[in-house]
Amino acid sequence: MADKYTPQTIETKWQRRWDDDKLYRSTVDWNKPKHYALTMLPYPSGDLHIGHWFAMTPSDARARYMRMKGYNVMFPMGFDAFGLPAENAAVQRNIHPKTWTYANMERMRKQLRSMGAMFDWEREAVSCDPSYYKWTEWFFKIFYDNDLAYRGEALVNWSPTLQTVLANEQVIDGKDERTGQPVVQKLMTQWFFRYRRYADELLDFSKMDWPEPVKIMQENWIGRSEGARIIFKTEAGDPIEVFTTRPDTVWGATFMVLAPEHPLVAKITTNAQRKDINAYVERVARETELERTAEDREKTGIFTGGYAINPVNQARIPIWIADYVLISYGTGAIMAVPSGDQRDFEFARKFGLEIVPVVQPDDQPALDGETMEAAWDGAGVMINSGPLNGIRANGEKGRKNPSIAAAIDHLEALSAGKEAVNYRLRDWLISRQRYWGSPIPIIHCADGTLEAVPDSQLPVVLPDDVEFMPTGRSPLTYYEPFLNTVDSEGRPAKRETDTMDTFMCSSWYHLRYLSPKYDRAPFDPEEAAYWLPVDTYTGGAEHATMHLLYTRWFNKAIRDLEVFDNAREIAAGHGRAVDGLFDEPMLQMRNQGQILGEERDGDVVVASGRVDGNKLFADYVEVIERDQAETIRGQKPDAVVGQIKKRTENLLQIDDGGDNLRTVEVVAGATVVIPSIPGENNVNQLRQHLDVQRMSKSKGNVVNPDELVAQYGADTVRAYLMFGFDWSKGGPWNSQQISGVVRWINDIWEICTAEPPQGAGDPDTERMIERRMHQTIAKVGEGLESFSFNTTIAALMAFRNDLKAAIRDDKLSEAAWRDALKQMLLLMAPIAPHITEELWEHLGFPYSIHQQSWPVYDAEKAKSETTTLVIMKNGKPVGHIEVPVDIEAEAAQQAALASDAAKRFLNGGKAKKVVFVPGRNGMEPKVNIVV
RNA sequence: GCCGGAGUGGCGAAAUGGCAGACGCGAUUGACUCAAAAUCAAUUGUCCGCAAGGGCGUGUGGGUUCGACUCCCACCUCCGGCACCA
Repeated sequence: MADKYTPQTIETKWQRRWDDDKLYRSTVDWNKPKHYALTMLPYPSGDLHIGHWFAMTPSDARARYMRMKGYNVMFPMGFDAFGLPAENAAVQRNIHPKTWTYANMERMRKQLRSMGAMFDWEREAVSCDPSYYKWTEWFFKIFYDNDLAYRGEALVNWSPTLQTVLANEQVIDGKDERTGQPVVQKLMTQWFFRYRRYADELLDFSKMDWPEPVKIMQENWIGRSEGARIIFKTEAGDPIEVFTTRPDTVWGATFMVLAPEHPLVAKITTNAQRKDINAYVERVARETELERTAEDREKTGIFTGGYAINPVNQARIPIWIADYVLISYGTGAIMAVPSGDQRDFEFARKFGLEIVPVVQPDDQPALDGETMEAAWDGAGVMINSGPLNGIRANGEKGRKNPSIAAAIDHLEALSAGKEAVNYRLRDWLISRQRYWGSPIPIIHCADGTLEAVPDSQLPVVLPDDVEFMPTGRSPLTYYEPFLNTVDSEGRPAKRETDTMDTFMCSSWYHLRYLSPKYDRAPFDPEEAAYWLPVDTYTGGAEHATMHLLYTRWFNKAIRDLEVFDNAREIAAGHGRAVDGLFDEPMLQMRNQGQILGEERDGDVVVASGRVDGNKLFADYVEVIERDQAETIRGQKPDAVVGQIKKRTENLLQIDDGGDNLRTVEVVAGATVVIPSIPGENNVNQLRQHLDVQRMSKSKGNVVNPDELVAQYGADTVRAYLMFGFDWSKGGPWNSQQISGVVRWINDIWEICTAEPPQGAGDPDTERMIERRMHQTIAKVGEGLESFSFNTTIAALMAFRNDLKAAIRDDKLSEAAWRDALKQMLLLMAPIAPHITEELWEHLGFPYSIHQQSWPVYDAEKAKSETTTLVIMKNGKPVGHIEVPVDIEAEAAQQAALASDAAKRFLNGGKAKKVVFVPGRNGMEPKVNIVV
């Protein structure tokens, strides 16, 4: 008997060997077809969790498979290292974001190595490294120089208490999560990219093999609509532009609604209405966009006192403001046609505004604005619409609808409007009022003009020696050495203190991987010419409309700025077809689901200390039994007692039984008592409540892959993640079900390390094993290609079962045994890279298994001679008979009708119909007898 | 609310419109053992039946089809996203 299976020693041994031999170093080789496999890079939150393994190891298995199929495969890894959590650590634990981030990356690199993935670490890219963000800044500059970057106004979450901008995540129920103080929406001048300029090209998915839902979501996100822009005028003559998809209904526009933030609101508002208007504007500033646009909500609004003139019929119509009109969509103003739009209808009914029907639906009594019960946006004939009367509204969009075409022509003749396309998509707001992000290389000169930092001075480096204020305000705004600079003339000037959205960094990381140390351009064109575009991209579907759309925009923008031109020329020189080669960054995209954990209650605690406003600064926190909460609450009225619903660093949100959660900040040096955890306790050991827990960086994670690897080995963890879930779906973690995979891996070890069989072998069994072998080759290959990892492993397990039985019964010769093991190890190599390498060596095959070719499927060998014919009665199986595989319809039908099963239910009677279904793709043939 | 997705045994799941539950977990029985674990052998959707056999079954209700987990319509529940978490 050979050695016991000890994954811990085997795995580190081979990882070191592969490293030493640079087995996964991917270099340009024009003699081989390339495959760029990419999986979304992690945020360095501190610890790799099982979700990272779930995302990365199946992708690795597939990349390894492609390699064995003969491709030159590049599979890089890096870190998306800028972002909010690092600043939270700085504010709450007084650790510099850089220190925190780099320490986390160091730990995560080790953990990533334990996966045994084929990452090429020489290609590692780290977005917070100056050598990386130099080029992020450079990209900003070329956008700026080419009118793709501009300054505009946008709403931010503003905490008047902290005088700081907050992330959406930091706002809970309209309040700042740290202080519990209200947050308002405030307009601020910020940087944008012209995202919308590419809206139409982004709607073209023809060059991409992406999941249908992702494409649909992107299409809806972009939200292209055809219609017209129409200019209304106030009585004072100020123009109010609106966009509408139904310009034909303009005769029914009986009032206008402006977004409360619309610049004309102050001017239009009459003195009598001013007080109400101001109060309403203030109220709306506290609402989120989601709340404002929820269609099930009771409409609210206020009359400004002002009137506009309808350009087609000169009607004097009141101007209102309402929260359901957003300043960020369209023009921030609408013409309200209550007879044709349900939201406008509800608004008009609620506030007693006039309703004029303009489209008369067919076969219905004449509409009356006084009595109609809902808006009509369907087909019909135009009425009450001057020159449009009698024209058909056919329900189509844009000019395909005669009434819309007529309306556009009429408006254009009047110079009151123009045909137009509108997008729901907004330009990309890239400004963040934060420290830990890529600086924006812009200088504000004393005279108010802007200058880009010269290329020679890039990157603008984030200063290290800054202090973080507890407000969370970016130190860049008050750190003088950074702030003060000079312009190109040497005059004193100020640096831009906004940094860039981290989506900017992650929009081009796949390019930095090409040549992370290259310093003459963002990437080496020689590498790009060979490797681009990404062939297979894997990641979560939660990125469907943001990251995945930003990265497409980025790619198209830099393509048009000639960033790929050198690479294109080199590629053409090597005979690659370069037409449209750089139009899309990722050709194939597949989503994996998320690994969830079981629902878990948070600790119930008693927290006491100093109360400040709604917030408790606790210097003492003790975990108590759930049933004690009520009693202790009575005894200690000043303390906060309840379950921890959320914890971010040292900030707790506690459910104390009241209507709102209580915020508790555990001060530095506080005493934390957790009876179930011996020794001294700290705030990080407090457990928060987790609803069918989603494992993400912002939450504590119960499943630690390191422990699993220590217990079972990386190969088993990899295989379990591939076997136990539908990869596209994910699901809750289950620690029990891993044992099936443990048994499988152990079986493989025992089969391969056993003494070879001595017998002569049984030809029938050997033929059966050969057949199953080839069926398995087909299934494993198909499974890996289609990301059906669970069926891949199921096929390998089934083969193991056959093989075990044949060995047990001593039906295999040594040659047949050896061939079966060889093929099986090759098929398993992408999934379990370490054990297969070890057993490959043990069986005397040459190093490395990962440099071997994929077994070749032979359809003839996979075929069997007979098959089961399924006999069905009205579509339900009632019996089986053995028939030759290639049986024809006639013979099958006769055999079926003659079978015992058919005789039983036919009773000598006649079948109404007999349907033959030939056996395809390994499925049995069927005969359906209809009676 | 809007957009997208998912609902199948006790559990994870499988199934180009063609035998629903492959492959596993768990459970039950047996073998080995003083015993347990491990391992091996067998059973395992559910109901009726001694059995042969039959009825019912893929969230709910309808429809298309010789045949529906799969396609269509309506609904329910859960998950992801909604532009400053990444």
